[in-house]
Amino acid sequence: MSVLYLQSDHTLLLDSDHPNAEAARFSIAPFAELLKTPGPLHHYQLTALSLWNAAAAGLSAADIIRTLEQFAQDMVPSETRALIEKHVGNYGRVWIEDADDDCLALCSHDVALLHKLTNYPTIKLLLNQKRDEHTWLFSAMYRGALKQALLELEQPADDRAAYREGNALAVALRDERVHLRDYQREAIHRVKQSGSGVVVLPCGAGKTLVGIGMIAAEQTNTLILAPGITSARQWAKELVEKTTLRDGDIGEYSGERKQVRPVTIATYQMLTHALQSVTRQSRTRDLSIFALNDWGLIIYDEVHLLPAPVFRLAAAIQTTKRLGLTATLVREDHREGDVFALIGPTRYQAGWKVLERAGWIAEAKCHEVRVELEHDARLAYVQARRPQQARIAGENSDKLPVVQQLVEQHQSDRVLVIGQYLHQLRHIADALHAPFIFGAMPNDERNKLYDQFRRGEIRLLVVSKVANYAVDLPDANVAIQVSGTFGSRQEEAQRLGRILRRKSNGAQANFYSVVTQDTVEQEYAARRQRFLIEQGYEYKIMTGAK
DNA sequence: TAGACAGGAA
DNA sequence: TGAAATCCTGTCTA
Repeated sequence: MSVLYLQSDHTLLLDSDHPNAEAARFSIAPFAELLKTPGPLHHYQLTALSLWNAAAAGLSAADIIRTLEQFAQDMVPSETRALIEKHVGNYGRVWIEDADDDCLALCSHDVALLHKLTNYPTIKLLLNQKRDEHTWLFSAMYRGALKQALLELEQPADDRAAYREGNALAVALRDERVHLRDYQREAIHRVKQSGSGVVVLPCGAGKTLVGIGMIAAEQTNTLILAPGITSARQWAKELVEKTTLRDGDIGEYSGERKQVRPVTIATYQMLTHALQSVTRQSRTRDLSIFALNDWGLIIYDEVHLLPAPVFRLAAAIQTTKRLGLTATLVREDHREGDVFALIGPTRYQAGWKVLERAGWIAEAKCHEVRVELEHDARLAYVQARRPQQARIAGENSDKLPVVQQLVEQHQSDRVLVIGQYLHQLRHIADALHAPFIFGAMPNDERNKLYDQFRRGEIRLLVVSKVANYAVDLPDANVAIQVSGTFGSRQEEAQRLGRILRRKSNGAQANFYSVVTQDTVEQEYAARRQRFLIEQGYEYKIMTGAK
């Protein structure tokens, strides 16, 4: 019995019960994406993007085929072999390099291919003139747009053009306080080598430190783009703590403050807003955040949240070195290709389970608790349409006793109950006599509760979707999810991340996802779990006792 | 001048 | 899919 089966439709079936499952999963992760997990056989798919990332990381088609054959103990079907060779071969078949003045060159050894590509209207539009049969010149300002257009045609370019040096900045890590872990060092090294790219690390594994290390490695003025203001302040705090930079060197560019300093942290919102108000007078001020300083490095924090309009900005600033940080590169809006083209390929990715075994993040057990839908609700359920069905299943009141039981089981733990619907959460909070935190609650009130939780005076908090964004939410070691967004892998990963920070006593973390049996919710739950299963987490199925 | 709050956007 | 959370701007009050 082998651990991997190769289908002629390029699907890979991985037997998760096989003793070799973990090794196989680890080996195929760099080039295959988990599609679904209907049972013990996990379906993986080879996608163009996953293969390009592998190619950018230096894997050859032969490497990939060898890995597949090793685990499948069988030949790779010829169609699959062709697919792998095609996509891996496509990466870098055309590349971008420096030409003269403000021009860059699009190059290829493959004359016929270059001819074909340069005749596509979307490409032709961006090009300037033909220098020779291997080289076309184009204006540097189209560097990003050209890469996007090439990616659309499944011919991602290897961008070898040089980056600008920004203003120099003397900055060092405070060695007495900071010790970079091996994987952080390696991630920084790889991005520095290529000048741009994405680093994928689990929550709690120290992504911010990778960013800070990168600034110290580049010694240049840096613009950090953060998804929200809390996250922006978190960056500022850590920069002061961990580097030789002082308060006055760090600026915040948000709705509240418009500071531009050697290291500046701006919110995504600020940039999107600047883009939309092009007609307004404030335009010059806002848009020039990039011009106000000679940035040598741009860090995109939580690159999976990058709003669509910011991609347009990102396309325009391709000469600046850049680092994307995220825990899950998956976007449910299918813009992974833009991240690849405009921020860069994934340069470093650490498996969650690998870090867990090394002791860098807490050991976590995942459970899916299935609850029945009582008769009346079931009637309403079958009559409802899809969106309402999800809500009925999500708000199933029989989840309450299950939650109560779980909370009782974890008397000595710090527990977060996380959910989507405010009514349901308020009800649960009342029944458990626990404080309930949601969007409308003022910040100082939230902080008070967070502090009490941190100090151990409260051991149970019920939180709404604020938990998805709030960086200042304290760590817990048990999370109970009672409802969630339609199949969002990203959200599931984020929520598990809440309990992954390494515990001083090495305590185990528990994640419970409470779902209503035989409803769309169970289906959504399965989709949500894909990313984490890909990372090697197993969901133990339990049945909620009535 | 700072904070609170409403309204808009995506 | 719809619900909920975010941040930004502008206006009002003290």
